[in-house]
Amino acid sequence: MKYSKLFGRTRHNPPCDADSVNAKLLTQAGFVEKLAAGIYNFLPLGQRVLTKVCNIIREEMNAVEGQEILMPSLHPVDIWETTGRRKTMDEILYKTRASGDKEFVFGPSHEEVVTPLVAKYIQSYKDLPLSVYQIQTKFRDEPRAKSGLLRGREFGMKDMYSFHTNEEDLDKYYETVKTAYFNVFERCGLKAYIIEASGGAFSDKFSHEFSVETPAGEDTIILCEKCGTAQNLEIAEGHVEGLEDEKELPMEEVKIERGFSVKENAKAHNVPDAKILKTVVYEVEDGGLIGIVIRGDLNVSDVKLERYMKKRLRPATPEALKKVGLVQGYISPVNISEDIGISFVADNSIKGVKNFVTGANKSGLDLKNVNVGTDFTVKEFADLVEVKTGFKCPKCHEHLSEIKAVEGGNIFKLGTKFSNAFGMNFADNDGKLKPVVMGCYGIGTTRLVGTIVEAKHDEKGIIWPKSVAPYLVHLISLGNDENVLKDAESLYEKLLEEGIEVLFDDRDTGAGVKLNDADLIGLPLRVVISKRTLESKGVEWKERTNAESEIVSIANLVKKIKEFQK
RNA sequence: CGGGGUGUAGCUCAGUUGGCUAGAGCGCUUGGUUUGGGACCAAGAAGUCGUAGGUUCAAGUCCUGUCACCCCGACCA
Repeated sequence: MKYSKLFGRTRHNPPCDADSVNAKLLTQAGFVEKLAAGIYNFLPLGQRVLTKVCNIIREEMNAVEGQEILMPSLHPVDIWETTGRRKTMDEILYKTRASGDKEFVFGPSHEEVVTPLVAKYIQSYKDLPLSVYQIQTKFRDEPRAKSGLLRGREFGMKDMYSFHTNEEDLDKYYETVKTAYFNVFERCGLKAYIIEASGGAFSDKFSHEFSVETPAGEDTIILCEKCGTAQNLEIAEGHVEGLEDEKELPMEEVKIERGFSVKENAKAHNVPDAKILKTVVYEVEDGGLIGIVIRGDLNVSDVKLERYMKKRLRPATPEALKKVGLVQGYISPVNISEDIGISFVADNSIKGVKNFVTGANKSGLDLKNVNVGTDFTVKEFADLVEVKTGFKCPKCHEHLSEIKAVEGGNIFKLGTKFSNAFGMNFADNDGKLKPVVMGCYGIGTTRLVGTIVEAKHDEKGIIWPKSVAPYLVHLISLGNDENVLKDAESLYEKLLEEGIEVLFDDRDTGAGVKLNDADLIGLPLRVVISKRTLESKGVEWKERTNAESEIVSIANLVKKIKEFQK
């Protein structure tokens, strides 16, 4: 492709409304152009990358017996009523009314379409297992589209659905797909970690997320570098070291003027944060209060707590606290009667500390040498702590660290939820009718393009992995010397004949512009031909990932490129 | 959905207490000089000042509605 003919060009400034690195670089380099928040045009360069990403996914899905199909985007609303998701997903559903006042939904996902579709063709256990997938556009009215291609309202997605006679067969297939997913991310040049999905209080526990490490990621992953265990921060488990053991002392009251925060409290009593007994109070959705007792230097994980309670919670308002006679800043589980409508649960971390300092439920009055079991009791101990760097891996006891990541894909064991909703049954070999067991597997294709840019760039521009680069070679002619122009042209023709993907910057413009554009666009290999290189009968060879360049003779160039391509 | 911010040329942005024919840089067109890290000279094209209404002798500028975009929060199968 000649750059002078390419639709979409680089620009000097990134757009003013681009926040994320991927939006900035992809727009500035001429890969995409925003139409509206979370809605993007893909220009030729961007489309070539997307196509390559999709083809990698296709190869990997085909390799696990997935069969590609294409389902519609426009869904009659009744199938969404059937599963109840017309209501539960209402906020993100784009809806439209057709003639005759018929309502349609723009598909945010395709369980509602694929289940009745497949049900028409499945009668017997002999028809199973089956796996179908599509690469198609999804629509979700995100409350807040942002981060360029990472969170769109219209976006590309590969969604695969598998159908099985029983759970065991699903489990087996699920593991196969995991491997295929790791292959996809690796081939796109990304490091992915599989983690148990965090979800909320009611999440399906049979699902996993593939998190891709990038500094700009929205998610925090707790990682054990030794054994490779990756966990979502919200539900991560880890061991925290207890404090040095000491003898339990008798509890004492201390009159004190202090601030409300743990830090101020610890300072006032001249003890480390960890010796403060912190009590966080939540309101439970169906009424009542629950107090979580935890070490002062640690935080409660809201998601872990909701999972433990199996109820939705929100932090208690000051009014709710006042109503039951609790004094904000001085709350503790000591000497509190459950009759006021509060119960206490303790995080395991408090077992490792003796002689806590805590409030006395009166303003200006604290207690010291408070010990669990002696001075107060809790209903139960639980793991409710938000894990952070310094905790130890639950598997191998190495120190855990945090990394930032973007969710690149996720996989679910759906079980028979959708089969039951649509009556998708099969006759098993015992002659009995049974519901089909389903799994589903998604990868955001357009998001993956954005993620690659987030993970692979420097201050000058994008650094495309060879596997997804729009072209392999960026050929540049410098100067307007006749011989240079002639040789550049014939070199371009030669590379095309050899089947090498090449972008030829044939513009009559300054060297700085061309070289900077090459860095911005980020093709894996830059080949410069100029008067200077011709003097040594060659071209300059520079890989985007390398700072150094070398002169390669024109005679050897094709051979060397073909080796580079591998 | 709550709080905050911004809409002026293709892009990035100026535009004073309301005042004449609305500006700059980049980009674009034409001619010339340049040609290894975003060159230079000359000439030129390009804007319904987001949109609707209002105040005023006069509105890019003030007021109200509305739309879009961005940020923080809520939310995120």
